[in-house]
Amino acid sequence: MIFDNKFVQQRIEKANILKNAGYNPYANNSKRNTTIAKYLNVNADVANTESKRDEKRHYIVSGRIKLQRIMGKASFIKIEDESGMLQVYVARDNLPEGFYNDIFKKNIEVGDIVEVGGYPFVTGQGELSLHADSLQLLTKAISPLPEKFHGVTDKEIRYRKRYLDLIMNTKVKKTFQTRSKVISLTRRFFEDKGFLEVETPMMHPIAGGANAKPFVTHHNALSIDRYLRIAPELYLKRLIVGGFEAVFEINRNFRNEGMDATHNPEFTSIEFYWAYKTYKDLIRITKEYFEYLFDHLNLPTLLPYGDLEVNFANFQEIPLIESLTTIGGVPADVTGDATKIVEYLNAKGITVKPGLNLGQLQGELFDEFVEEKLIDPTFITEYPVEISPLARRSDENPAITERFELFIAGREIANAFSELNDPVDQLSRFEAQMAAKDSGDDEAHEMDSDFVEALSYGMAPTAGQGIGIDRLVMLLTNEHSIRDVLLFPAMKPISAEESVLQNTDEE
RNA sequence: GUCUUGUUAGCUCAGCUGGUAGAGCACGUCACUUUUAAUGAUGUGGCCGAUGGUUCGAAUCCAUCACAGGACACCA
Repeated sequence: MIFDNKFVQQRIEKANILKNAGYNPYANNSKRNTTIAKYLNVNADVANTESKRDEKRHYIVSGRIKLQRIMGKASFIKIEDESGMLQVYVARDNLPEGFYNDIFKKNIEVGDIVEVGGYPFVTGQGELSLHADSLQLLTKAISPLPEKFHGVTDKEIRYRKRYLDLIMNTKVKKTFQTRSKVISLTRRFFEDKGFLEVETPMMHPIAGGANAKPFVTHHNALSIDRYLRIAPELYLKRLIVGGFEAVFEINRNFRNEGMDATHNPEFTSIEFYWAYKTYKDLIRITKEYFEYLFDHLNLPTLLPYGDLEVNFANFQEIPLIESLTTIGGVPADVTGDATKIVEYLNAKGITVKPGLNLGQLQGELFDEFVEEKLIDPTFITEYPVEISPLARRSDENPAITERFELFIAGREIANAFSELNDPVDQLSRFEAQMAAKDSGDDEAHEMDSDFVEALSYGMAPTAGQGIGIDRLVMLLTNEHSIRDVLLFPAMKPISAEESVLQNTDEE
């Protein structure tokens, strides 16, 4: 049974004692008239008065009891609401006859949510507190809180029972407040630039727009399978064909792949598409976007990330091939020759799948020797066409695309390019992806002929970009696991779960 | 998917080369009207992740499984 723990039983018994005495342990008559942060702010002046108190003021605040120090006929408790923590002085003689001994001391405890009324005063130790003349239990907690000093540190408990993590670890609350602000600021930034926020399907007949394995679900009425989207890209571009000139979508993508410190099966990204612009414009708007975020989040441009320090005033821009030599240290005569690259990689003890083309091998070199060295924000540009199936070719050099990826602290944060809008070229790139799929690449793009048809009606020259919001938040909050920036990260069930599909089929 | 390290009271953790389970916090009882992880006294609290094996005897050794952390592989 869920409540058979003896500590829980003990607390249920306390709730029952209160009920039997006609006292509701789940009262619904809160009269709170301020928050703790406001209380502390408004009454800060009390410290400067002679008596260190102002009995003419009166406030009602509410919160969860985090600490309780009972000293006979008087007690200190610390209560916490969303805004902060407040010390409350509770003395027997300021409360109704019998309340302090019979109700407060015996049946109210750490973890319970209470409401207190009283006046501000400063204790002998100099802490602005509340001198209580009323105290009411609002919610009896029947499960005890984790240890008051160490809190809950077990990662499994923190992720599975995030509410406990939030109760016990104030830093966690901060992280998710920052996350919320990042999303809100992102929305505002693009709206202010004239972008239209849109919502495109999450259930796709073809999982397109990225190299990834999709989740499959089933539509009963139509008897067809649908894929959870791996990217919104192809729908957003259809909207550009339709005549919208600047659109964005902030929402979830789903990829059926491994989980680790930087991958969750569902993750949030923003993708935005901008007609009559190129990837050069995207570099400019991206810099502006970061400036906007740092400004509104009050972050220093020298931002610590683990052992690293990232200088957000030092955006760099370098073509991929050039970075292989200048940053990766790969000799220039190697980087343009597939055979020499394989030899070079083998000499370094790295084996690659046979049959990779030049562009793919350059990608290997980049992943191996360059990526982790990109600490300050760096736009890597001019990607080989072989690893950029949706990007527009450079007019000067058809082997490379008008594309960049933004790397910060050794990690990819954004991916952007001037979009391919030649429908015949797009068709042949899909066909190449089909060939790759046939030869065993199960992450190659699917043919999406409806999308190619959309392009056939003409898409204005367009630049598009995706930014991984989770990784961005990790960077801004100095967190090193994606689970620490997701309120409810994906976890395996503790006991074997039956297949959801089987259950619904029976209905 | 592979390797690796964990899993002991509600929480944080001890428990050595096998000999019937420990602390702190929390909780109960008592004392205490300005404390700061309040303090002092005292008591309750455990299927040692699960299942097998070795052994006279297993929290401890071995195997399998489950879950989690870390690393690698794949990716964003």
